[in-house]
Amino acid sequence: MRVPAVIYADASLLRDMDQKVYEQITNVASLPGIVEAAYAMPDAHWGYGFPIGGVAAFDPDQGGVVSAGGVGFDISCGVRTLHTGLQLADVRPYKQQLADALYKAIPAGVGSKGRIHLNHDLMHGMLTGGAQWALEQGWGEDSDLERMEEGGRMVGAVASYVSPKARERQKDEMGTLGSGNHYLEVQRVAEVYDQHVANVFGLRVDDVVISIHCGSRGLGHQIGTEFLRDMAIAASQYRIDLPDRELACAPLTSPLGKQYLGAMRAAINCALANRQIITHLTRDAVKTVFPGVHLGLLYDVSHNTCKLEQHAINGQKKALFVHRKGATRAFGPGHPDLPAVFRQVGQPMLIGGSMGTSSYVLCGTQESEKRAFNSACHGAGRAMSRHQATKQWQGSALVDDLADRGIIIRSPSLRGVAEEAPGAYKDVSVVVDVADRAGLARKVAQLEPLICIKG
DNA sequence: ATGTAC
Repeated sequence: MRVPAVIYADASLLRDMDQKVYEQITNVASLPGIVEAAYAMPDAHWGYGFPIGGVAAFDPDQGGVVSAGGVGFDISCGVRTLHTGLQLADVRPYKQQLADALYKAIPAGVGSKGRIHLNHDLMHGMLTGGAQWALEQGWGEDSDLERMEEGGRMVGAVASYVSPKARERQKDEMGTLGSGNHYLEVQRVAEVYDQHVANVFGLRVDDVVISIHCGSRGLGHQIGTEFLRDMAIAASQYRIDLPDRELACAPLTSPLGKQYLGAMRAAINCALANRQIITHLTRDAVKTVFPGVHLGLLYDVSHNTCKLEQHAINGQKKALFVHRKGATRAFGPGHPDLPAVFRQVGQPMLIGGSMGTSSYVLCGTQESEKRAFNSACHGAGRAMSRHQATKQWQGSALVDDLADRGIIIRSPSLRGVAEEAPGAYKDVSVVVDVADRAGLARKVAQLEPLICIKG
């Protein structure tokens, strides 16, 4: 190991944590050019190479690397939350109607396709323009952009590094949710922990919000697949001794490293555009039930990225490439990259729970910088495999149980629902409490699900 | 996460 490995957890999370997390975070700590420490967030679980819930920063001047497995297959998977201006009492009588409208409007499930088809020029615009491009196409409002990381457009995206196959897989998938843990949820604010910050974020108890969790679909997956292969082949050429083949990586200064960064940034734009188009579809769908309602964006976060950021190392600012795989950026108050509306209080962080359980809104703190390069958890984190979950739960029974609790589930796949059983996840409340107590982030509000459109 | 295998 070149640096220590640090796991943020309490006794209960540590006891249940997959032993693979210890092994994987230790392996990450041995990669070339890693700085300070390799970190595992409280929701960490076994992933490909890096644990999901892993954070690691690399210095390009010390032989630092970029790893496709350190970002994950679903590049720039993330969450955005929209205000509705509605209260629980407004929505309650129309829940079925709203669920129907949303399920009809937003394609969900494995291989889901949308009504948008990208030709070569549109694909290029999307890969380089992100949510800004989506706005230019008419899918959104100007005011949306400042409420996204990178202002809705990741600079440094290089469309020519995105393969024809990756483009082919994506051309009919814009504005679709996908499968797995992706969802669109109508939620109510159940509790506020920090009144001042909640006011700035526009959240009051019983306000209804809509959260969208999805990523870069087939495109990100294809880019991840191709570069993992190429990085594994190139590792010996770069004389990198890998403790695990899945940690395939390339020096940040190498041609392959730069190609991956260019393609990954294009995938970040794809995810931003995708969530933007789904936002537009959501606005239209909600209007069919609540004609006068306007959905304003609270914020959009990515939790699978590698970003170039300035961080203090031994009192000196350094430009580092921070991998966050299943980890949410947590910029604190005063950070220059935050829009004016959040600069006093810190970045909103949207933490999706498991199906049928709470989600949380957190915010970045000054302390976050000293803990894990301004990072915290991204969700509940799996506690068992998908296969194990399907053996233990039936999708139809879960849908019925949740309906009894007033939560409407709409999904094209009952097996998908079983894989996402709440019991297959850690307790998200424990995860965010640990994040709060460890100083990774601060709790702002708790959200409870009313309707879940599940991929 | 994923055209759940190429």
